[in-house]
Amino acid sequence: MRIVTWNINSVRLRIGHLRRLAELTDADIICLQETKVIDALFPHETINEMGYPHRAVHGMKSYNGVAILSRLPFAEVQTRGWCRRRDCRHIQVTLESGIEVHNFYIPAGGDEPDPAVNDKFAHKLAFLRAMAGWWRGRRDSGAQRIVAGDFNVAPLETDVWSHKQLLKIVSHTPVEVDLLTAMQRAGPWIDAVREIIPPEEKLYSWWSYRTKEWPGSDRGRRLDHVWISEALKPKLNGAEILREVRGWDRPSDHAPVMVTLDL
DNA sequence: ATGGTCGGTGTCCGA
Repeated sequence: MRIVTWNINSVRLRIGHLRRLAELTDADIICLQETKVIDALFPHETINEMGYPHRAVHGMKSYNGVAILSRLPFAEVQTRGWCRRRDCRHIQVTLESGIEVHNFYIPAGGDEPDPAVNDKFAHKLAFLRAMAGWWRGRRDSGAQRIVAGDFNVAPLETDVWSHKQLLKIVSHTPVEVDLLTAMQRAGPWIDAVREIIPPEEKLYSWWSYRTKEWPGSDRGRRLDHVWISEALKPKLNGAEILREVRGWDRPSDHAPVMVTLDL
């Protein structure tokens, strides 16, 4: 089973890229973030024709929005609000095999890494704490689970182009990294991509639109993740970040992340 | 220290 996560930054604008990604990866499941469309206007028909008859969507006007596209049918679809808000940042499905797939768009957090003066950063920290509490309350060592999405945190020193220069930049500050790590332990979750690609290797999934010559300067960050439960670890067979997608015409600023499981 | 670029029932806001 191949699962792909991608912050598409408008599913309607980049529907052609999505088709190309589906053909390139032959993915069974695609988790999208920042779809930026209400459910009534989601391009269901086009995506159905791409070979994804099963779709769980949770969108809103202009901002956020998540979707899970699948070749495999769902036994259950759920979504929930976080931090007492109604924004569309989470959707989960249970496959008929019992595997749970969670798709998250964790708040970016704004520019100022101080929760006392920046509500967006405070929201991001609260969101990470809420997720940790939720996982802790749902611990089940036998459960087959995947959590994917745009987490907006680059946890390792090798997940950013310069650890030193990004220590005070939102996405790589110690407080966020510590909360993400605590949330990972709460699962507990295994970082599927770093099981395959050694943590010593630089690895990114996002490059700012503002950076000229992005592939040359390579000032990236690994913000997008696929984590798996302990029970799925023996099935893990591959992981990669599809950097080439960032180079397509009129791209998303994020590259897709793909994980392969032998199921 | 600054400004750079995207997308959206936009001319600001969030990223």
